[in-house]
Amino acid sequence: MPSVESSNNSIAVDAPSEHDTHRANAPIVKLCPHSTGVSCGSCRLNELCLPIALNEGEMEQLDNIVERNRPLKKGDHLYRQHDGFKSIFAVRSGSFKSYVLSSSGAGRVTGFYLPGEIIGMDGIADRTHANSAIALEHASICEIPFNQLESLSLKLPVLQHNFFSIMGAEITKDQKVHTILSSYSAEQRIASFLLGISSRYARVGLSPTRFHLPMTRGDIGEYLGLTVETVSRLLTALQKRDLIEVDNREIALVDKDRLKEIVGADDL
Amino acid sequence: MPSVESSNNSIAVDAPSEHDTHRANAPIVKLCPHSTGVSCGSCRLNELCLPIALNEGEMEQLDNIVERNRPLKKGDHLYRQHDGFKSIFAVRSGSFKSYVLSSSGAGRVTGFYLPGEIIGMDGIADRTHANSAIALEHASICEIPFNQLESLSLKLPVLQHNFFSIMGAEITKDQKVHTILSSYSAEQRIASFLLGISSRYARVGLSPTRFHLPMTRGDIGEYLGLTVETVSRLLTALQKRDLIEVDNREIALVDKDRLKEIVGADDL
DNA sequence: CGTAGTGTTGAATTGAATCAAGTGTCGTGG
DNA sequence: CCACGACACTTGATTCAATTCAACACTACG
Repeated sequence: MPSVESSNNSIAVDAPSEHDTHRANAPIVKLCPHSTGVSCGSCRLNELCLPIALNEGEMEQLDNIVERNRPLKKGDHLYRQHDGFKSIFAVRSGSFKSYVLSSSGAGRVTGFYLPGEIIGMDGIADRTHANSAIALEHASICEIPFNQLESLSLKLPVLQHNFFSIMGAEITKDQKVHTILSSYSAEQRIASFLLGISSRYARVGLSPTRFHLPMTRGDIGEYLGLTVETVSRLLTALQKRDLIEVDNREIALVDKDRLKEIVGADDL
Repeated sequence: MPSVESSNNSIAVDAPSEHDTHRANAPIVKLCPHSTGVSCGSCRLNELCLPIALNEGEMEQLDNIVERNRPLKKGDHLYRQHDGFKSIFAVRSGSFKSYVLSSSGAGRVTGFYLPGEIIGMDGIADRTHANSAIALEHASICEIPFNQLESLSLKLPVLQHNFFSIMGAEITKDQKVHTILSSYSAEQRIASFLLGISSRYARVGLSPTRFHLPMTRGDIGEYLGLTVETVSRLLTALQKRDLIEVDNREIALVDKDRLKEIVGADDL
């Protein structure tokens, strides 16, 4: 059984029980990021996830409905387009992409999901997933059955508030992407994408200037509405101008300020 | 009373004494769609809006927090980018567009909102509106203060459920737009746009085959990531092929099936 | 009834796609 | 542990869809 080695950007490589090892009952043994035995209270992402600002008792109630499933391998599906919707998922480690397959062959990537982010909200409205979601690398998730989340949200105002905020953030993010796709040049899209990934890694405590891209150039292209060739060319071009360094999927943002200039200002 | 006409962000600016100026007293008289005296119970859109499946008592509680403001004129702002977020709004009549102004001049349209639809969710996440919203024509709205909606949602499970669904639908819709912008040709975008407007009008009981576009070609272009010229050309081209009829902003969908073929299948 | 905004149409230009031909990298099984 | 095959990525030449530039027509409303 693989430990962690295959997962490059491994995030919580250890996660020594953040604040106090609390949780009387919970016999937390393994703290491997892919472990299934972690509780929300001991998860180092709990300040970025659904449990923000929950007190101990509330967090325990949330814990009770969260299912910590076996890790997924690269290429495993979390759910598929048209599947019945049952749960949303918090990414604990690894990463995912969501995509739709257009009847006319080629699929299009609709999103990437990194640790601390919530995936699966595309099924809430009509109880059927509008996308498929697939692991880009070895990954682990927390499954939160939606019906139970709704019930618990009625009892815990903070939880309801958090989930409204999380959905609101998804809406705001999607609208920003709309702007990017409808008005940015290929170069602006790539610069914006890199900056976005950077700040999402920063959010979970990873380096905002050196990171590993879990997705292929093709995935990036589909997401940004560009071809693989264009993505490749532009990464090379940005490197030649000393804005970034590219070593396969290892990226270093050398000159963030100039990247932001390319994007043109008020980007994330 | 005078002040408002200069357009600008009127609405909430005055808002007669917060909640219950109406209610209890409210002698619902006019049923004109622009009237402010309508209650959710008597609104012809209530089966498409927040109150779906609420019983009478519940609907009355919702009614109590809804503020029915004076109508807006074409060009009036409902809210502006960076405004503090206070409420979401249900469009009762007329239509709106939301947009952002890129620092580099040109704004980009992020959405259109027709009767029965909810606008303003872009402010939920960080309590600041990410977009501006402006009336495209004479319009009236129901303002729903978000804090009160949250409180009431804790008491009314159906209301909480409805609002989760509405936000989920917004997410799903935005992701579909993502696919359109990242992979459709200009022609496919226009066809998809027309079909989308068509079914949104159908939803509120209007003709899905003959309708009036409340937005300019420029708005459509910004929304779809195309130029005015391209929008104009393609509408003309679709007309020449007898797929649609165009008379300025009056549109007739003559051959919906072939329009769907253009889009390529599984579109809305 | 004039003018500013909206819409149309044509010709020239161009950014990104497509087509094509590679090289590089990784995981698997022999 | 190496070799093989499948993907992933890069780079160049060419094409094309949509933009840009430009000029003009419509219409609507103060």
